[in-house]
Amino acid sequence: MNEEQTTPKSHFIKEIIDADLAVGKNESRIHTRFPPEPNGYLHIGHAKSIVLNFNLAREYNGLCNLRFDDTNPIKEEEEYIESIIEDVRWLGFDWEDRLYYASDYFEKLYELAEQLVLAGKAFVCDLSGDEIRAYRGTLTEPGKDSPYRDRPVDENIALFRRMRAGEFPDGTRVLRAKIDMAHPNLNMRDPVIYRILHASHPRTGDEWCIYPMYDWAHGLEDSIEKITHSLCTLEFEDHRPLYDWFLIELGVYRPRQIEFARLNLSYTVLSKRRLLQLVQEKLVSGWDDPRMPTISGMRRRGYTPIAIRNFSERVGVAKKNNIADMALLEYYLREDLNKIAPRVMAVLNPVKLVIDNYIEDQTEMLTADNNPEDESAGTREIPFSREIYIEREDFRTEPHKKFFRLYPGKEVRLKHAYIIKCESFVTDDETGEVAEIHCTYDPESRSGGAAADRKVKGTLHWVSAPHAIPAEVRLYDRLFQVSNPNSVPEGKDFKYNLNPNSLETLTAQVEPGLADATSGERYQFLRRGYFCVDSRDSRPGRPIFNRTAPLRDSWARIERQQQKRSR
RNA sequence: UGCCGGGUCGUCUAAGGGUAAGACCGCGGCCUUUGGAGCCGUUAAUGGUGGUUCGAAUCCUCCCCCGGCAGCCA
Repeated sequence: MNEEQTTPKSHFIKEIIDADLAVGKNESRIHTRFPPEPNGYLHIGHAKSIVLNFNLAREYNGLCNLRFDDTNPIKEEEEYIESIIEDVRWLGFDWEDRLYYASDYFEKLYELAEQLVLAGKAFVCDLSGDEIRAYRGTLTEPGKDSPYRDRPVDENIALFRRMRAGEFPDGTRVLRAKIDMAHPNLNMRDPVIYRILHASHPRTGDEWCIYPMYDWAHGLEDSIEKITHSLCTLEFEDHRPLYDWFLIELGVYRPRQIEFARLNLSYTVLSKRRLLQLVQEKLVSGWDDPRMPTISGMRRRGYTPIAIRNFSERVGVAKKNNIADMALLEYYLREDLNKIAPRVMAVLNPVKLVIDNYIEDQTEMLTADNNPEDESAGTREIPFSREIYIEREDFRTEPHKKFFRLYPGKEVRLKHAYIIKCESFVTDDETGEVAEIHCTYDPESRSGGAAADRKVKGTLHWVSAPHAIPAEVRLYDRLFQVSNPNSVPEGKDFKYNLNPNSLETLTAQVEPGLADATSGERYQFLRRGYFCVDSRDSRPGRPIFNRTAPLRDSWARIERQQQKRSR
């Protein structure tokens, strides 16, 4: 794995681990786990947890398991399992032979449940779902005991076995722990630990018709795997007493649960429920839509594992609810891409430019460096000719001050080529738009040549018109137009904040070498941004590019400020 | 207001009784054959009270604000 850019910082979880180590807990082992439920695709929020768990294991010379918490067959699918495995691997982590499934432990979990029943600490309850809710009490009032709470042990065991045997329909009975219906923590009010679900499980098929609840399963999974530190998010804080209760009652190995704040990211949503909604309502093209904050979406967008890892480390680990700034993610993205992305020229909004004093039909091959940040990236040859395309926005008929690109009478450098001077331009009679720009060039000014160091203020990218190839370019922008999409006016939901301009498709003219760009390749389009060959729709000879991120644009900033001032 | 957990620059995270620090963002400058990158500089914070102390973000009091919890979801 590549070295991380940021110095690993300390945080409260490391302090807990250090303290545990200091007193010799767990024979000085450190063993963590990443325990996703396969009911959706992984997103950047999961990345934070993955990075945390795997890095902790690495830093402390320990282990980290990948474990699927597949205890609810109704929501879980094989497709999700596969995508999760792919994503964790892509992020750069290795669980070696420790890929586990909660469903592998179903038999063991069942035995332990019988043990709890036999100990008189669990009972079969015949109350309906509604009744259980009613008996539970409220946040401020205690609940009351189920009428089945004092069922004798042998009756409980018999009933529980019959539940497993499939004698009862869904929802008719549950197994519950016998704790305290007046407990101030609602999780301790005789929580359900098994429910009847005649559903086919992606891995165990129809072998089971009762399935363990999270609280029962999770701690036991951790215990079975001898996890030392079980990291989870803040909403499980209230579950810790129950986590501990089960393990203590059973007398089994007890890992330590530690809760930290989940990641939130500005300008997007990070909840599987909402992401699923975007997918199902076709507001995006799928889980891997490049606008999605899913790992697969970001991969397709052109993000790198290093960028995601560095970001995940940088946001830190604490217990405060937070919304991390998308700008920080993009900072690490650009930092990585700047180092590794080959530079190429692509004109997104082309306008034709004719160099009147250049020999007609001549093609000249020019040498261009592939990455000024990395000499080892080498050079390539690009064709130059009398007619080229430049960006429409790089030309103004009437520039305002500070515009140092092309306008009548003005000289600019064509990157890797010559200095040209604008002599005139032609407008389209119909639209009034500039149709063609006429220039002359200085033959002495070729890059690398004798008079090449002549100073001109602006440098433009370009492509030779006869050699350029057209390419579809997808300009992606943030999915939501407000920093916190969950804050909405009365009666609206988060979709109200969707950015209607999050995707703009156009046809660019790109340098010929890009014709055979292959899936997943990342480039910097000079002066425009970072782009990635789309892994789904791109075809050899007809490349499609996704904009990963625009370059930082100080010119855009100047323009914004001037507009503000003139208002 | 039953229980649990949180409040430090715009954002995220440090400082663990001794000068409130760093990163991102923003702003200004230098540099530049990418208005990119890089370099330099800079703005900006301890929720409020009262107390302990030579000294409080840190310890104590009271208050305020925010989040989570009443699935046979995880």
